[in-house]
Amino acid sequence: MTRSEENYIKAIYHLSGGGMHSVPTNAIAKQMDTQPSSVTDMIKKLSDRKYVHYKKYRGVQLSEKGINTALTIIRKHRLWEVFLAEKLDFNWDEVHDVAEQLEHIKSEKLIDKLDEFLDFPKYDPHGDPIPGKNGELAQRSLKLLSAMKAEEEGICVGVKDSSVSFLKFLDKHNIALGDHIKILDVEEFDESLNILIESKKLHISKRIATNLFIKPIAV
Amino acid sequence: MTRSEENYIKAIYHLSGGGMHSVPTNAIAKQMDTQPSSVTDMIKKLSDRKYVHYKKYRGVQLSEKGINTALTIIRKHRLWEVFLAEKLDFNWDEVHDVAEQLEHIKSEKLIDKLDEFLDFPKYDPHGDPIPGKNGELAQRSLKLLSAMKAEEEGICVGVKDSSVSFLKFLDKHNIALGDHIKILDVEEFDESLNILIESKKLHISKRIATNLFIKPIAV
DNA sequence: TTTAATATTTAGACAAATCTAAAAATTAAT
DNA sequence: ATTAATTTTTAGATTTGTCTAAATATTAAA
Repeated sequence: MTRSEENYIKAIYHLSGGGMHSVPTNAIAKQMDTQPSSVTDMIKKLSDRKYVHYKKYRGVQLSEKGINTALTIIRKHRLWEVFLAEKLDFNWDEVHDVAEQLEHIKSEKLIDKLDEFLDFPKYDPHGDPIPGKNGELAQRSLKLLSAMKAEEEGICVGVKDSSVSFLKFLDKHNIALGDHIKILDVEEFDESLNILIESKKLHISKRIATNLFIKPIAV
Repeated sequence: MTRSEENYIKAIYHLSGGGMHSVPTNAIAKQMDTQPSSVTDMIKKLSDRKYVHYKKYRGVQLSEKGINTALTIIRKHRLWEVFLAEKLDFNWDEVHDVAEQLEHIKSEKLIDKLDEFLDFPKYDPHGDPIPGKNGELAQRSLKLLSAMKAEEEGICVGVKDSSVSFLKFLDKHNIALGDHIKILDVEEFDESLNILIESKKLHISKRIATNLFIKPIAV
């Protein structure tokens, strides 16, 4: 597998909801910031090599083999993210770009040892589940912060919008993965929230709340 | 810098004794297992970009810029080797190939953080010095084991021959970096050695002894 | 110092991954 | 059901890094 092939597989995986449905050529081009014609070329190659099912003009869908390939790349990506955040003190918004490179390193032993070194983490720093060695994905039983009601509590475990600007915003306001959150009340007219985050009061817009995943704690 | 350019720079650095003297095209081709014509092509490019000084038919020499580039690549390579050996329990003979990939990851922050995480090591698992952030190289005041006399003692800090087969041999006989070594006596007729390694007796051929670097301890 | 052997470069080709522009197919709109 | 708009594919070109085969320069040998 070349680096480019891996990137296409990964993009298709994400765009297809984990390989569930098929994906149009243009969507891939937009996601990868490349030309549709380039996508067509690569799709043909991936199809020849049985990573995807492809019928001209009908979009492309990952095969079993393609899904497994995607999962090992994502496993690598997310394990490296944990390493960067946890061992090297990278911020949320800094891990992605470097992990994007590290995910292409080829060594099964490396990734297994890294997994062990990190103590077999189940989630990456954005709260996304890390596929296991055999592709099994932990399910998240999460709520969006915006879906919670006054008095409820939980742990901040992930973001929906993982854009750099959003992650920077969180860093700035000292909202971090693992933080304890308690909803004080919800403003009726704009659905903004007053919360306690690590026992500190904070006012949060609806916009922000719809992008933070919380693992609820029974109170 | 592309990956390929980096590999050429590194090869030239090693073949030229750290950029001291100039290197013939064929030597590079042999080292990199490629064709001389490919080397010529790449040399021209590196010359255009001021990494090397080049006169047709006269070989190639690293420029100041080239040497600095080589040192940062080697710094990355050796830091990753320390990480693999020390944190992920890789053996001596396994670190090289993976480090060969990791050395091309582009992130200054990553390598500085890694350096810190590893507690600023001065030598890699083969005993080779790790260039500092500004390219300074620690000097080794080392002897070959074969150059030592009866009763002398030291710490095993490196190998001269870093072929996989030699490293495997060392692993098999439980000779590791950091091991304490004491020379008991030297056989006159074949220059083989009887040594204590971590207080365990071992008989070693001259061939082996000429490939192990020892940091002598005053007795 | 001329010739033979070796080292190096040039010229031309190729595969991978991309691009632009034009053609063809599909979908949406009237 | 045509037509218009959009999506997708084809055709042909480009860049990077490589190769083979032939030409040229350098070095070693007679």
